[in-house]
Amino acid sequence: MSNARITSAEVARRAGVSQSAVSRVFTPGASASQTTIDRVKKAATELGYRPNSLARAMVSGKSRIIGLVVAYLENQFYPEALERLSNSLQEEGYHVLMFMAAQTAGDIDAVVEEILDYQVDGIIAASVALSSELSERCRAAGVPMVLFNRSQDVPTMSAVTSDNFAGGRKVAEFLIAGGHKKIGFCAGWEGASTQRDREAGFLASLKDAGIELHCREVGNFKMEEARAATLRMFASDPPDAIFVANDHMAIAVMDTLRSELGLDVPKDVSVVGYDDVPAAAWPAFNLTTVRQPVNRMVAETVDILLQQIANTSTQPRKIKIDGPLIVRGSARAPEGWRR
Amino acid sequence: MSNARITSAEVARRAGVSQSAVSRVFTPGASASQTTIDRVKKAATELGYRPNSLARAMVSGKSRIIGLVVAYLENQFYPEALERLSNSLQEEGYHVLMFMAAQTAGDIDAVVEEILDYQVDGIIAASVALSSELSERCRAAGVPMVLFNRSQDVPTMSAVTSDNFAGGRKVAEFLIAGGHKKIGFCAGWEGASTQRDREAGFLASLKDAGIELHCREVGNFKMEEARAATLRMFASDPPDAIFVANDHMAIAVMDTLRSELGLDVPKDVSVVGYDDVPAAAWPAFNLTTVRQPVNRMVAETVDILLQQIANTSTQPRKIKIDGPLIVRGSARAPEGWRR
DNA sequence: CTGAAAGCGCTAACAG
DNA sequence: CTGTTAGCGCTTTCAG
Repeated sequence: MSNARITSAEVARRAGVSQSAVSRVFTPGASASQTTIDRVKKAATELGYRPNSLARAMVSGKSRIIGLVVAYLENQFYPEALERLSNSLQEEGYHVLMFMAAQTAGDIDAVVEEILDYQVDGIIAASVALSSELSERCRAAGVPMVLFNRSQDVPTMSAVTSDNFAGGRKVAEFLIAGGHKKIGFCAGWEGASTQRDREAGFLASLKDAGIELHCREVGNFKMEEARAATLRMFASDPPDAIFVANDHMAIAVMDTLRSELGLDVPKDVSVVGYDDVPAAAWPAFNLTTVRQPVNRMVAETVDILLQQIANTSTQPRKIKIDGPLIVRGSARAPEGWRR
Repeated sequence: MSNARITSAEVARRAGVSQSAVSRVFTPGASASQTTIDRVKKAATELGYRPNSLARAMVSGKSRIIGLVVAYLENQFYPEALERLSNSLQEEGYHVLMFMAAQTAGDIDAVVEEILDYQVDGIIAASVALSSELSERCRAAGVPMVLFNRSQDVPTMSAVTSDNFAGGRKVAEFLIAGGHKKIGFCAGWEGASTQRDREAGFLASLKDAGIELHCREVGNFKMEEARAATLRMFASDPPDAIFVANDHMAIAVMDTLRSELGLDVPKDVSVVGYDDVPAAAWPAFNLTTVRQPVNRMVAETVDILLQQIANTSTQPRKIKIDGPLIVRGSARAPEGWRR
């Protein structure tokens, strides 16, 4: 029955102090005599009082809410990232208002507007591209934003990614050293900076070695499309190695190779992915891949964001974190390569 | 530079109307003359005005925020559920404040208190157990809560699950019909109602058939522990079939069976899981499992919650949704079983 | 239909 | 250190 929603005023009355005294006791940058603190805390616990975050946000102008925009949760890379992101933010006293976005850019804009309506202190956009008007809108609203696992050529926008170009190079070098001659590439969604950078690095190293790309198909970061891409690649003159733009697709590629094409990985074809999602380590796949260091990426993201919040004039930063090639068994390894 | 944060008052001035007129135009249950509407909307777009959700929440007492507590994102069942949950809520004009919780109950309580501080209109707890004081606290605060994929014997708490008992029965019947004689069970975390109900249904059908459980090990819903459990099961007198309490563990069980024990699934051992996560359908696993109908579970959850929000005196409900056995290739099927 | 006025619960000057 | 006094931006009576 008791729809208890205690206010600071009620606590004040019971503690025999002013309402602002109560506020001070509960405000981090407080200052009150020990006596006051004791009396207020006592009254507060007796009443079950807790400060109203919304009211606090209104007057202080700080909501301690971070808007998080996410899109592809089916890719195992995201659940992990999401969890760490949310945890880190919680540790810093922030909370996450989550928005699922369809990939379509138009939709994202609407979503970000809604986020802004909640007076969020900052925004993290995971794997989504934003229109430049949008980023402008956030800047105008004084809400810092950082891109996670995606970069954009807007100088005002911070972004944290792994070093996708370098990662792409590593894969090419590994495959070449492994003696592969017909190397194919299964691309992700071409609108994604991650896809572009991985491919660019990959091609750069191929070129350095004087090797030409054997074939290329687009999988759009989707399993079903990756399967179709694989089938197309093997319709004629099949490759002896495939670099797949992310693990999510690489798993589909391996499954297709083995179950539908009756091929052995890595005996008939080598497969290398990108991300090092949990499934890559499962014995069924044992996928050689480039690890995206999620924890470091998350740490940087949170760090940049909080810094921008603390000081709006902080320069935006673009961080690329190097990730190691994790050699497992899905690709023929170079002679004497140590695991 | 322009730290633009337009208020309704500014829009009012420009439109030549009162501040409350502006409010009315932007309030769903409004009522204003077409002239006023037009003038206000015009001024608003010119200024880029959007109502402040926090201020609105303060005065109206409705934040349109739903608190969502989640724990195990590594289990593929959750990303999918989370996505749908968030989407459905967004469609209804609500937004999701997300909280990651460690499994430990104590932690959850603290987390829920924080949620309450944000004046959320309701709470969805996915796969977490709550202390009874906690649920009491929510009731006292007038914040409805519904449990997702977990049930609890508190009569005041709504809960949505699949029919885990019936599901457990289906698995037992299928395995028995398939001619298995030594049937084992790999349990999840024993504190979970899902684990208990699945096992109870499973054992009930085994008993009905006069078959005794061959072996039982606990995997706690974790892959590594499921692997260890599998090893223990096969240390001596191995089973010819294993029902694993969820797909997440079943995948580890299959991997262990094949890679470490050199066994063939389903020739040497049949494996059946529960959930029908995306990976269950991947050719590498091709796992026979009981599907949890996520979309229907989500729909019910949102439905119940919104109903409780609309009318606090609505009776709490416990919903069990029946899920089909999805027969794939990881278990020897009964003669003449049609796929 | 519309404006004026009263708060929602809290923090932040401002005097004492 | 403490109480008083203003609001934060908005919805909602309440008169007109």
